[in-house]
Amino acid sequence: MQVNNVETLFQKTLQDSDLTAKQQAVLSVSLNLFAAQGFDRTSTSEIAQAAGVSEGTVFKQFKTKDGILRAIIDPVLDQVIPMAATEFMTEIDAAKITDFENFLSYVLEDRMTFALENQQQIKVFAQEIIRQPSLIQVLLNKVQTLITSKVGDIFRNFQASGQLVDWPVSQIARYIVGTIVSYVLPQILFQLDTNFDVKQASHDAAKFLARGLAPEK
Amino acid sequence: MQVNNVETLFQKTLQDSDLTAKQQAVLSVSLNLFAAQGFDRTSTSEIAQAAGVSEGTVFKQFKTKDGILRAIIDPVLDQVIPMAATEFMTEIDAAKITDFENFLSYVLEDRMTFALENQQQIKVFAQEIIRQPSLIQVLLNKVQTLITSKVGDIFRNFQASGQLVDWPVSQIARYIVGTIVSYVLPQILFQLDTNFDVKQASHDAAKFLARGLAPEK
Amino acid sequence: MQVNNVETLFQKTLQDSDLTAKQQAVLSVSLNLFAAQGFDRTSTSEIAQAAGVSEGTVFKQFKTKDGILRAIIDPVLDQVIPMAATEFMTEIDAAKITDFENFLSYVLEDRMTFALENQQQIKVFAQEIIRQPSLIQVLLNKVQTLITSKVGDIFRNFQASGQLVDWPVSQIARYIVGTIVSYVLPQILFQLDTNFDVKQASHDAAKFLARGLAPEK
Amino acid sequence: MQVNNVETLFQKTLQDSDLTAKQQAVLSVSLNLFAAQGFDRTSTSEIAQAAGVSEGTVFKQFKTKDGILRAIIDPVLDQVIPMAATEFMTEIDAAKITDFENFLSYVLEDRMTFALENQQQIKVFAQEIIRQPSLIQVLLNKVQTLITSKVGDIFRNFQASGQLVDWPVSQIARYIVGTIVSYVLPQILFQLDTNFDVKQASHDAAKFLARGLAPEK
DNA sequence: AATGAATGAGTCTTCATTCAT
DNA sequence: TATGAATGAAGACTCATTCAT
Repeated sequence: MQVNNVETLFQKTLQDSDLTAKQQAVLSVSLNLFAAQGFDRTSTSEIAQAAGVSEGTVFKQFKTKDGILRAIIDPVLDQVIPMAATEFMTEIDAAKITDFENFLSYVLEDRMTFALENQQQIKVFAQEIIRQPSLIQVLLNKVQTLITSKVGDIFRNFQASGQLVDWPVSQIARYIVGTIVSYVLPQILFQLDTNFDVKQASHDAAKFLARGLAPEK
Repeated sequence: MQVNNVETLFQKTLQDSDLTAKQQAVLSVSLNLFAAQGFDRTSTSEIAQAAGVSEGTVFKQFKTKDGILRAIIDPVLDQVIPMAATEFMTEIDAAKITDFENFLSYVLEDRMTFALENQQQIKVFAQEIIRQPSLIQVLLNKVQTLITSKVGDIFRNFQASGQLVDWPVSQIARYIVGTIVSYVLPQILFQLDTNFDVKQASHDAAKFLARGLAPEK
Repeated sequence: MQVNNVETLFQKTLQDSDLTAKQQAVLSVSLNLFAAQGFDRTSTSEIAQAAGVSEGTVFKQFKTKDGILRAIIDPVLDQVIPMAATEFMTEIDAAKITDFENFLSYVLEDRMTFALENQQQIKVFAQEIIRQPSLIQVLLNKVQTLITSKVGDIFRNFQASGQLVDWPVSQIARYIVGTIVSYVLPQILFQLDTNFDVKQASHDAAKFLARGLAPEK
Repeated sequence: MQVNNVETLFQKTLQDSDLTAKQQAVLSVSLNLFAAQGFDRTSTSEIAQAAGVSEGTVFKQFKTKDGILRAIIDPVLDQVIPMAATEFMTEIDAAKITDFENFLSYVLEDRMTFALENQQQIKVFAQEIIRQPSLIQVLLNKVQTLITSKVGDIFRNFQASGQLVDWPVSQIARYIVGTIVSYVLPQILFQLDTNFDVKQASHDAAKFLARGLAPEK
């Protein structure tokens, strides 16, 4: 079972861009600082110093401090998410998993890994959402059309095969996402377990969800 | 079934304090501004203006901008949370609910209501946690001793009566909390449904949880 | 030989005034704080707190912060100095000291004691002079007319009796004052010797001055 | 007889530093303003305006208002004083003055000139000492080791040649310094004589001191 | 492209002063 | 007379941004 490695995706974004080494340093350092201490608590001079460049250089490429933030978030929105989503859906299709609990286990592990490997970007993203809730709409819009029909189909398949309760898609998705979040969020915010067992966790959670979402007798 | 009304608790905190009307206005306005646009994005002059007082007045009582934040958060930590927890536990005891799904339904409605009624404070609290994750430890320490044993007892009772699966307390709690969050967080961050049906939601969620947490056959 | 005790003079000033106990506390505390940390570095709220009165009370009597300063300095200018000068001159007259070195010894001890006993007021005064050099003119004008003729007479007597060199009064006075200052200033600024022997010092200094100011052979 | 010209030393400090023209203007203007109206009475916006720079520029280099003060005082402590002391001692050695009164005359003129040419810095320094008396200890520690032995040797030579009374070095030094101060301090605080005759003054003072410090018959 | 000195609007904070009680 | 809450002008300092080199 192959799992998305999105750690590479940020670096891939860096490499794909025609940014100089210094500009990449600026972006990379900004990601870490924004994640660690928040956008507002990070000054551009701090970024310059940490990146080992002059203050002018920080603005040469990204124009404004907000430009840096967008340079971090936009790829997530524009490329990472859709790409991941497509990849993800394709993989699911390819896997042709017919057992619902196995399906869940696969999905949970994949998404937990994704989240844990992109902690920094997610943290920055989360902070930004608090400030600008409309972001989540943008995100949803991008993923929704892509996923909805697909997910709907998948759910309907499992419902047809008598493995999934006949609730609205949104409700079922809510419980699944909520369960993922309940594992991942604490890990991201505070490093509780440094060696968090994704496999075990996704297995446990899949079992719980499969039963909670089983059709009523 | 009586539900905690904690909207009153912030105002009660205000009234209990010997703050003047203007100081209360400062605190009240700060709560809203911090929740709406974040601590760092709210200037003290903005607070002063919104509260209809001079900028000096803001600092007369609270000394620093951080002092205002503490004046909002500390009561939550020191009084509201423990008090709510105690009340909550007492009510559960009094209710003597023997059916697990009914128990869940009760708990979910109570906590969802609590969260929704204190959106502002929770939002400020959440933002502060991102900045200072140690806060959650403080919170947990305060609630833990109070709840742990009690919750453990309750879970063990349901396990003894064959209504609850034999998983670790922390895991069971994780799924319950995760489910609550999956309903409440979107509501708090973005006002999706202005008329969110707590009763329906807690009923649905209770059914889902009760089945997911039922003992294995 | 009786020496001026001007420590009492400040308190006498306090008592002579029809200030309430609280107002006296304000003045007294201000003197100490101004001397210790400077006028500009002392806030009126600090004074209020140290005096154990409300902030309003500080202004009730003295109107402004500068008013407090004047209430400390003016008496020195208006009463203490002239009074001391008069007393001093009278004493000198009464003492009828014919030996120049004895005269110097007497004068030095008297003035050193005066200075040491009024360290606080002198320190405040000194600080204020830096800020407002015209003050020294005011002081000089007040003392000059009073002293000049008298001192001139005395010096001329000692010159006539062949004990004092025939230099201008201002020059002779300069050396005497300079010598006093060389002993007293270090004591006031930094408490070098906590037990400074005024008697010994004035005796030594008198010997030095008497010889330095002896007529040329 | 060549006399230290220390007016140049502040400017030399400026030139030695790699400060931009604007930063030098800030320092130069600050020196004058601090001297004229005191550190606490000088606002950073006032400095910026007088230096013809923005307020940000003032802080870019010196970080804090206190940083400006240190940039003015530290060179005096770290370089000017020791350098001057060394130069001074070397000159004295080179001069090989055997007559005590001539020696005093030389020393007095040199030091008076030094003081008068650095009025501003001395005034700032003096104000700072009132606020932070420990500064004088720092100063003394720096000069002491350098001078003590040397001065002690010189005094002992004059004592051996029967031109200097057998008093403790500290006492002799006190009278000399006191006499210098009696001439210089009034000049610095209030510009009494704009055309003050250093040569005449040092000559007069040397005569006075030489006699006052002559050995007892 | 990179630098870093310079900018100035904006931020938090202090403080002398006032005034209703 | 005394209080202390309230004021608002002014202060030190920060920081995103610009521009000449």
